[in-house]
Amino acid sequence: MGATRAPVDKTTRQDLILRLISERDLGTQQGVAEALADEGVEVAQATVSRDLAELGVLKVGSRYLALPHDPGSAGIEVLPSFVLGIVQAQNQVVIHTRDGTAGAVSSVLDRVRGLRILGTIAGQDTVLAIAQNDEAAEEVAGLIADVCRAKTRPAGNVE
Amino acid sequence: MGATRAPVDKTTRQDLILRLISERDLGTQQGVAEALADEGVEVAQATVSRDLAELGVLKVGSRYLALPHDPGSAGIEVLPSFVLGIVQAQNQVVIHTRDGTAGAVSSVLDRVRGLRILGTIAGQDTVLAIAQNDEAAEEVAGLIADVCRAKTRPAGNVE
DNA sequence: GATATTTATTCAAGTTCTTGGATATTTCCG
DNA sequence: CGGAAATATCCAAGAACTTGAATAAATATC
Repeated sequence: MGATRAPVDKTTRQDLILRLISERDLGTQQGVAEALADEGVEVAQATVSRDLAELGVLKVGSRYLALPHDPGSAGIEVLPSFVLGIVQAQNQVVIHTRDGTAGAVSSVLDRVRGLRILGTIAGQDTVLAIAQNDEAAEEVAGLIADVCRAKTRPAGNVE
Repeated sequence: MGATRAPVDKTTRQDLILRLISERDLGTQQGVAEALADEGVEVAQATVSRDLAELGVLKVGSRYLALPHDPGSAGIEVLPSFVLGIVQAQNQVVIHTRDGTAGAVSSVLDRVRGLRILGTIAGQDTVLAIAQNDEAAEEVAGLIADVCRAKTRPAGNVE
């Protein structure tokens, strides 16, 4: 009877957080906590803070961005130092990078969750990202610009 | 003071176990415990038992075999049902498999630790494994044969 | 620069994890 | 079949982890 409230362990909750922040447009830990509550998982803001830190989620402008944790690859934090310019045309985004870094940049883009990117192609100093549609491309371009402008402030210190 | 005995957490110890059983030729949990002790890590046999189970280490004949835990891929337990024949020539091993399963078999071989395999090539029903040298090839061939003969008894039940 | 908002940290309690010793169970071999 | 060897499991104690409430610190806004 009543609501079904499974205990939900930490890992499950963190996976859910990743999904939520890529689906909805969440910008505060309180908002994340509420979104979790919608899904039947109730936690305090303190817990969300720790979760975001552990997940390596970034906050760009007023939006959380999840980059799957992959210690072996470059993270989104390299973008500011690699990206030289961004141009959007229809559903495409052309990113000019420092020579030799296009591959790393495209790899990062491929791995950011929640971006509707169909695929990327990297040359030596240029990345072409094909988005789902014009709007998605706009979002991608704006996002990269934001990341490069804002000094990519991490959402957590982690231990 | 005296010997430097870092506490060593479970993960570190298990990584060490994987390394030890692929380097040395260990066949009993007591032996593993002693090898660990050599490296300055002292644990009881009970702990080794649990570690091997968690790591998914197999015992083939009188030797432990480590297959990196990868829930997304086939495990060594598929070999008996896929492998039809094994032939060794010099530093090469040719494995005949059921049609369509050569890729899975080669993937498994690529992931078994401690085998001195330089690389594998898979067709539709044939895998060619190139070993470091003749002796290594012999070992590989013998191992596969063992795995297929012995009904691949897992070294642990896990939780 | 003062206040409001957002995020991080401290503290304490409850829970889970980890591990060795002892012992049961299984496997091996003659 | 009957030990002996090897492995798994039970139990208890201690360590480590998880989390919310409270609060501090940082950031944003006017």
